[in-house]
Amino acid sequence: MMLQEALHEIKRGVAEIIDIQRIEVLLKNYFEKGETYFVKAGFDPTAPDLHLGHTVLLQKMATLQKYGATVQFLIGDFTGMIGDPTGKNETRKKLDRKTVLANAQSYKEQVFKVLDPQKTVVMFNSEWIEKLGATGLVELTTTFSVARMLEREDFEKRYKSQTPISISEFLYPLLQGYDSVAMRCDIEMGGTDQKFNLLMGRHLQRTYNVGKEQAVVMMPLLEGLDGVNKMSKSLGNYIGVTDTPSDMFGKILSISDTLMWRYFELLSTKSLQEIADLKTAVMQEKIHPKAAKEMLAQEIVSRYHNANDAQKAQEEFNNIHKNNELPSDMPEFTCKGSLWIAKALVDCKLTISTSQARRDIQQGGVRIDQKKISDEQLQLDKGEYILQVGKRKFAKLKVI
RNA sequence: GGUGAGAUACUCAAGUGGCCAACGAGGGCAGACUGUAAAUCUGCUGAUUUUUAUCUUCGAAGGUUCGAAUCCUUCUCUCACCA
Repeated sequence: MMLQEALHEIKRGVAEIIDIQRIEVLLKNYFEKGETYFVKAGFDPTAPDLHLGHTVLLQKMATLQKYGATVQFLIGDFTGMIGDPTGKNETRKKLDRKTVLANAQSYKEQVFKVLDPQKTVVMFNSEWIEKLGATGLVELTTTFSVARMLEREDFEKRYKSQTPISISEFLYPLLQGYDSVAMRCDIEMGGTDQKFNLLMGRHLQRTYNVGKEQAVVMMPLLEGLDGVNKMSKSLGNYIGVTDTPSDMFGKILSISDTLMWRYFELLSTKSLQEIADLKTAVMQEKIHPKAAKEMLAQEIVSRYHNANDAQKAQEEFNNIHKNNELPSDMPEFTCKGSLWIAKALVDCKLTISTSQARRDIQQGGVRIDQKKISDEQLQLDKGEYILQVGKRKFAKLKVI
């Protein structure tokens, strides 16, 4: 009974599970004998700036922790050198120990907002990959053929479209798979784009006679704010878990109505039934879509900050966008002497260049103290000004 | 190793001696309409207070020319075919 419940909860929202029977066995052992099992999830060693896309995975891991799992939080400090070819990264420099440890620390701070620290171990793959040596590496490469490697979707695509593939990139899936051997994990988690890599873990656990083959749980990729591409830092379409409550709230409110349901499904802890009911209510126009979005935003902001902050963020948001008031908190700048408006906008980081500033002014996108301006030659005298570009960029400038 | 093709702005992609800061599309930014939604419409999209101007940019470095993204040389990288 408990087992069925657990399974049900685990299956929610996942894109695909490989070897569900194995998960059933693990759960059964946990319920009957209290045995734990290991769930691996790999992360890049670079700038630990987790966003909601990552938390889809983390939330699922947290669920597994609830049912006995020990999460092996793997920091790919070695594989990070190669860079997952799933993106188009080039070979990167290996980070020094100090940076890696600092990043790991920062990861923890973010990750433990979702994961249970008591049931999490942090690992680094340089530990065993460096021991592998050239011999071990060559051995590893003999377990897989180029033809099979090229089956991987993105390799195939690049091969066909004649974009370069470096041999080192072939190493990435192999080494990542080898991690599963070294870690002896029971389940590996990842996004659907990682399928090939995840299966590699199974393949290698088999060839290296680990005595077990990991089950694989794949989570769907969360779309970014644009609703098209997957959420990623480099595309700038992300909501970071360390974003301020106002930012987080604003970003969630800016997603499209269609995308909102996707976020509900993957990020909310509401039951699927509740979400379906909400959706119906919106479709029947009993609830305004914006109100539904606010509920979502409330839930998420509360999770990474707290309910109080979430409430304040919402009030603030409505003040700005509904009542046309100014944000209570905006970046402040000071400068000396009278100053050209375009320059001021650049100094306050509201635009990237004076040329851009001129364009913004010409198009009526710039306000000073809430009044639209049109004179791009304007000089600011001594005093305090509230500068605004577009709908959401504000700054306070003091000219002395 | 040989032969051929190619490298243009965030991406794709035109341009093969001056009209090129470089067509077009996507993306992005701003405006209108809204709910900071979607859809739609409009403008902008290298930099610089010389703004009907100046400077930097078409893989890199040289060269030819009054003038080069465009022609020549070398180099770097990529792809294809052959070995």
